[in-house]
Amino acid sequence: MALGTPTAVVLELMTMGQQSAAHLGELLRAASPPVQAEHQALAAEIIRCCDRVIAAVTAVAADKKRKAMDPGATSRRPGPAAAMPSKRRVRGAEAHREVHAGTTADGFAWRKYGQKDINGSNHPRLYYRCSSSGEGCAATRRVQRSQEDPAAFIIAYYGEHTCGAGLGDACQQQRAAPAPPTVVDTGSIARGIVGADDWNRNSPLLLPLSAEHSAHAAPGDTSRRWLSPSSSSSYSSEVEVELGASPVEEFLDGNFDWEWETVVNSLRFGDLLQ
DNA sequence: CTCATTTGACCCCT
DNA sequence: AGGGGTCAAATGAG
Repeated sequence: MALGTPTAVVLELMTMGQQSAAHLGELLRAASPPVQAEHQALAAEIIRCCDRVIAAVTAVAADKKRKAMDPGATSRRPGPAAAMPSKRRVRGAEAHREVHAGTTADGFAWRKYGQKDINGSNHPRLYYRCSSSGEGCAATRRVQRSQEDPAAFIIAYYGEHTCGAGLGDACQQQRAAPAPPTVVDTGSIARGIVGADDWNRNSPLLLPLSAEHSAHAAPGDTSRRWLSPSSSSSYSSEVEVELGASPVEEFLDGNFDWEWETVVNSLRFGDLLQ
């Protein structure tokens, strides 16, 4: 998402707010003498509020975009595609949710099933389905690097996670897994933006925390531990480090002196997205 | 050997 | 006809 637009600024700031609240929660948790649980709940409440704002802003932005691109089309043409019991999504079907983020990690386990070069886009579009799709989970997502802000990803979610209903399934296990460092990276925060293989490999388990970290990630390392895609030809050598200092980044760098990992550890992106 | 990823081909829609 | 979305065989890593 292009920085500078009011929506983008709001999203950035709200994300920062989340991070601040998360850090606060960490501090409260580690406080000695221990603070009341009520205080920690307050920090959690702040995070939830930020989350709701982000969700609302994102939804509004996505809706505006849709209407701009497809005026008058309030409902998708039911047509043959709807009648067809195919897995194929109705062309241009509306995303259940569209997220602009600096990371694709969302706490779920995804399996890549396709990649496509898109006209007018410098970056390929990646297609994922829930790794529990075999168990009937219909959730899929489409990931593409933002044109305006290559450090950011536009993630469109389709379908609901039906696998999350029961304990023991892959989705649930992924989300319940001990929280590894998870970055809620809005992209403009220069914490190291990695090639698609890296960010996907690190989803949902681990995200690189620094430019050095990501830069040192072996491009060819397609460990299958990662449930999301490994290196693709177009990305395997692509290790980008976001250098452009956004106002938000400057704000972060200039005003916050917290331990990044602390914040990161306290944030569970998957939970935030619920 | 198993399983996730890659990637070209195919299908369907506009 | 062209483009986007999905399939599935091939490939490669553990």
